[in-house]
Amino acid sequence: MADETRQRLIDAAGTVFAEKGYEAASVRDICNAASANLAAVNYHFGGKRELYVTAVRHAQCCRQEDVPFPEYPADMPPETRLREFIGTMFERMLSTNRPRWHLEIMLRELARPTEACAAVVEDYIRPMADALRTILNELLPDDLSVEQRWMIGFSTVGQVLFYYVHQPIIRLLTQNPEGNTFPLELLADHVTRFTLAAIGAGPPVVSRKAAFTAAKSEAES
Amino acid sequence: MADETRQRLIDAAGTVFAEKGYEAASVRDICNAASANLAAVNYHFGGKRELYVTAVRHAQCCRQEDVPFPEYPADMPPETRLREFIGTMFERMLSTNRPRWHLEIMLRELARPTEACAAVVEDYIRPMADALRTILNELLPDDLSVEQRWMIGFSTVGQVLFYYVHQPIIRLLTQNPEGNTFPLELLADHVTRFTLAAIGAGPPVVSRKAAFTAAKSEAES
DNA sequence: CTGTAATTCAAACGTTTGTATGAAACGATT
DNA sequence: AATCGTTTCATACAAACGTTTGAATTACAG
Repeated sequence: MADETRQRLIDAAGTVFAEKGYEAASVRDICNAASANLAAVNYHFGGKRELYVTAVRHAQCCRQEDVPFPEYPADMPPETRLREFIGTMFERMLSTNRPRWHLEIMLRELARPTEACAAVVEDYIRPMADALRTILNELLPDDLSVEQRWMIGFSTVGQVLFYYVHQPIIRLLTQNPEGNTFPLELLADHVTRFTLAAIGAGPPVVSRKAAFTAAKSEAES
Repeated sequence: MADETRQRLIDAAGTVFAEKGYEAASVRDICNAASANLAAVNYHFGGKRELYVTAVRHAQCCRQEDVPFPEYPADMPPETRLREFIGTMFERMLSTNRPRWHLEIMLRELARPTEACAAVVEDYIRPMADALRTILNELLPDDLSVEQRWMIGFSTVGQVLFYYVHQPIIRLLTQNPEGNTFPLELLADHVTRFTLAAIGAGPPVVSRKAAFTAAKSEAES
């Protein structure tokens, strides 16, 4: 029963922290949600702050099995792998079959860092960044500065993150007050093609207008 | 003296709210920062919540003069206009000559909406979105669904926002614990070229590797 | 100067916060 | 059944919170 309460507290804390943020979440709310006594937090964790860090660490550990991404067949072309990477990222962020608070609490930590941020980056984000970089490296020329590689990676995940972090903007802008604004697969396809085209590893996301012609493109190389 | 206190309160509130968030910011902190009496908040605004909304509205009004973006010469090609748009966006976000809390408090609102969010989107974000769409429409073919137009716009601003919202990640990932990780102009150039290439209005950000050839691109069109 | 309204101030209000305490309940070992 | 360590519980506590109050001060019109 002891460890069960501990776990119930972590889950409840994760939910409440993810929803309201650290300050707005009260120990009483959490204990109520966990059907635990008020004193349980201090008994099991020592205090509110420690409970928060534990919850973040727990979310990070649970999500750590997400990365490295499932192994793809060796002969899978990097373009397809990029599509899988982006699709998986979208799926993990926007799908509803996993506890939503795992990602939520981590993203809160990443946007407004506390002491738990560095651990999240090192143990969860960096492996993902490495996976993405591996894929991109197969698509990018060798004579490329590390800065450019970083920026291309950031441009890729920046697109994906936007749809999660700024869903409120999207809802209001597109006048779709509720519901999934865009289907998951559509988003993944778009971002993949957008990125591939940007690095010259695929056709543009739209058929060309007049301005830029293939001739100009040829002249560059 | 009356209105001066009011203004000092708004400024102080903006700073504190932007830094700590609504819940963590205390009325006492704000009044202290504004050199005002504790009761001043309730006297001038009626309460903490109303002060917050007032601060957001103030930030939004101050920033509203940012949009519409400065008029460009009519003969300026859309590619250059896009570069200006992105550059201006970066400048406004990462430059330090304006009070930082104006944007900070609005972005907080956009990521975690309260009652003031809709107003920010309608009065500040939507004009920007319109400006961007106008530019993009000149670069995009006419037979394009509204969804695709939205997604292309989101892919563009998503890249820009990433560098602001997720600066902590960037710092930790690139091991640049302090300072501007990337020069402003470099970022603007990158995002512009990335976007233009993605929609087929410019060359790829890197010289092509082997995989995707111009011949394949020709076959598409 | 006088009187009136607007503003500031110190103090206190009632809640809610995170945390601490000691007794009660439980589980396992002897 | 008795004991001991662990966990739960109701309760209490001091601190901080947003808000209120009424007197003191200022600003300004007559």
